[in-house]
Amino acid sequence: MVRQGMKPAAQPRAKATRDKLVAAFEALLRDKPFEQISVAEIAEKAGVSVGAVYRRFDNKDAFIPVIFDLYRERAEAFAASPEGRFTPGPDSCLRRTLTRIAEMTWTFLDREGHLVRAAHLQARLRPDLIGKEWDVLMEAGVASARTLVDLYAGEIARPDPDEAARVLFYLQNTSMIEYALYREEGPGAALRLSGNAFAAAMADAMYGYLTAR
Amino acid sequence: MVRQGMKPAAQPRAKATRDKLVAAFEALLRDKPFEQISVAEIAEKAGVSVGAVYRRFDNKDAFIPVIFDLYRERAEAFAASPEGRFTPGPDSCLRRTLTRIAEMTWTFLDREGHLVRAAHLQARLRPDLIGKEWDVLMEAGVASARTLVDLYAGEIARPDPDEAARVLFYLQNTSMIEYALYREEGPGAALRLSGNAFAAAMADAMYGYLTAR
Amino acid sequence: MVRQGMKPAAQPRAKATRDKLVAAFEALLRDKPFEQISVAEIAEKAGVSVGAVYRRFDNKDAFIPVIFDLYRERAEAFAASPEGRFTPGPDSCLRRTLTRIAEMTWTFLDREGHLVRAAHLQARLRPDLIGKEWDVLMEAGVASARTLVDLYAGEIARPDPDEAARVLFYLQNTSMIEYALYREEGPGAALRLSGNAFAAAMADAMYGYLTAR
Amino acid sequence: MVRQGMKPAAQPRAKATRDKLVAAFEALLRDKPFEQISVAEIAEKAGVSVGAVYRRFDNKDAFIPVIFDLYRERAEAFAASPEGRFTPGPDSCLRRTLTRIAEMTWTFLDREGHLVRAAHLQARLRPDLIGKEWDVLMEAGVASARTLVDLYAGEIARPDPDEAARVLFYLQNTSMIEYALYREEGPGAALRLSGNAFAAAMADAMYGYLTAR
DNA sequence: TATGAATGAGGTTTCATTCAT
DNA sequence: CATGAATGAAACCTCATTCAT
Repeated sequence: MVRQGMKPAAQPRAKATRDKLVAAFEALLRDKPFEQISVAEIAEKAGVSVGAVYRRFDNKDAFIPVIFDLYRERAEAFAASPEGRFTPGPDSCLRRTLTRIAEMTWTFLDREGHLVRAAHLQARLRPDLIGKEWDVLMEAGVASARTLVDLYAGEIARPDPDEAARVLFYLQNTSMIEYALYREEGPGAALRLSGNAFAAAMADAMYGYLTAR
Repeated sequence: MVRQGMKPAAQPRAKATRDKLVAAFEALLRDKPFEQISVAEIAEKAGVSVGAVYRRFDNKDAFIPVIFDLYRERAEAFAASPEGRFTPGPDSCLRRTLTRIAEMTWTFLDREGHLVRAAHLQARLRPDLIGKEWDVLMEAGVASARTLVDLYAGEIARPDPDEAARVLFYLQNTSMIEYALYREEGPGAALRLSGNAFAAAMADAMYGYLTAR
Repeated sequence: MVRQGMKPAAQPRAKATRDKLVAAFEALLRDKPFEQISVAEIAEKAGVSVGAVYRRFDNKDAFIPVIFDLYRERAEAFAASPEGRFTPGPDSCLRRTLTRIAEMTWTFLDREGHLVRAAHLQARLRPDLIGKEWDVLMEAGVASARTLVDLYAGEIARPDPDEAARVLFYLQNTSMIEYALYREEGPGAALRLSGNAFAAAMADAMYGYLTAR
Repeated sequence: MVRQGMKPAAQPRAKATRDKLVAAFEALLRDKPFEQISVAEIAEKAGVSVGAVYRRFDNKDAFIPVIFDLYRERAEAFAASPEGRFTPGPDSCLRRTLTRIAEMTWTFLDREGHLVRAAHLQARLRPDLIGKEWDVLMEAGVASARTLVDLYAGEIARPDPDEAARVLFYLQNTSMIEYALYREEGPGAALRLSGNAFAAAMADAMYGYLTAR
């Protein structure tokens, strides 16, 4: 499937160029936000000419969907990896599972934070260009939250399990993203918790939410 | 007191110009992020010349502290207003109070969201320029959270009340800011909760955190 | 006498302001060239308002004659001082006197170089504004050179004593100014002579010129 | 070799643009000093866009080395030309040779004075940007002065031939530059000598310096 | 009259995008 | 096709000068 603003890259060479550009773009995203990355910089890092960039992408904005594509790709890969697999043992309980999930989220953010950061930033700076990107991205997460909600349905007091799963996923993610990515630069500076301690607090809050009567 | 990058405005006319500039700047912030606002635009909206801007502010970046100043100012004004006053009645309980606070936060964000948004965005885009802005801003909030923690100490299970107050304030704020400001453009799009419903969910989560054993 | 671009300063207060401005201007000239000095800077250093500057001077260019006025004033004062007086003893000879003069020139440049530098620079950068400034300035110098030429007429081989005096004064001054003021920054960096050694070389050259047959 | 602030111009088109810019820059230098030339002006005169200027030069200051490059280039070309070749005949003597050299210098200054003027002015106005430019520029001149000193060693009384060569080159150059370039605008206005007459006076002075005992 | 705030033209620089080679 | 040079609009900032108070 060809995304908005990207051009078909049928030939192997075209594909190779595209891959180099995406890799260069992602590398730059680790250093600075999208607005501070110039097209010339991407080209240079990819080892191709500026013209070649415009042969693969309509314009600079066409790189924004790339952020979301990579985000999705990594999220899926993580979910499929041992680190990201969520397999409660026979003696597990809701609280322990929530803690485990919070820790997993933390691990993912540690690794792919640059994509998450860029995705959030673009959603704020260029909302017009985002469209339904988030919907797809959240689907899988919400689904797995729903699995959890169903699994521990006995312990959970929320009347609407779908809503519960959505809220669970949303609250946990936004808080942890904020803390994992912007601890130093944002209001999180007032907190001095380690990743694990924060994950534990998070799990408590989520447990409270799910079991509140 | 004169902030970094701002120049003293002793004379009434200078003060008037400064006020016009700040008002114009804030108005523009409602429409678009800082990076998309040009100095010429601020000047035009304020009805002064470009040169006049530079007589009051060292450079464009000197407007960033203004965001935090306004944020603080509005937060204080809100806290002092009837809407923002937090006065638990004799029969109040922790859960009810948490709900009330979540609703207040929502109201504030609805009104002054542009400042909160700008503050967060700048913290992400130009962390070097922010410094201790957040510390001051969070002080009051954390203090009032601490009041609450002390008030309901009997119901609360957290061992360290200071940490509890900080986490309470932080989690509540970041989640609600995210939802209030970026519901449409961010991952919040997957949720379809009203402000009140979200505030209620928030209160449950916070209650869970505070009372978790 | 009121110079071009300067305004009459009859009242004592006006005179005082003018003096403060001139002093501030000269002080700044020691640090940087005219083009890099702003009107606001002069005003500030003088402790008066920008408006006050424009009450005393038509515009920034009206400060240029001030350079020449000060130059003249200092040159006259120096010539009248013991250091600058040129009184050959009974057993003096042309060569010794030339050396003495070269050393005197060096001393003057060491002290009032900022004015000489500014005068030369302005003559190069804004020749239109200079007019007859140099004529007056050189008159005294040429006259004293003429005294010398007449005094040692026996040793001197030049047919036209007036021309000899002019060339003597001109060559000596331009070379020494260049060396005294711009040794480091200009082609003089290739030389490594002390002021005295340079003065001696200068005297030899001048002696050669005057006695050449 | 690519100089500080200049960018490589490998391709023919890039080279052509660079050449057009340099030519335009030099043409403008004939009219006015560096500080009064705007980048837009250079671009317009070269028939290219402003952006093209910045693709070839880091910033406006990167044009300063161009002045020195052209200076050197012209000096070398002149030295290699019949006009600039210095070949004393069998019956030549020191004095005649000095006169010949003074006249050559005059011819060069008449032709390339704009570069010499710009070089000197920049050395005065922006000494920080000049660095070792003069060293290279003077090397050749001093070397040829040294040839002369060695050639007429018998007539010359100076103990240190290297120093003699340096002083010779320096004095002659500074004085003649001053007179050739600023006769009208500087203290030279008091003299009314033709180029040849001035060159002759110069030769006498230099002869005096070299033969002084 | 003195102050210093305001003006606005002019300068430098950046960079997404186009296009000649 | 790929390259990278060229374009040009738009941004920031300065400062001599004017003018309201």
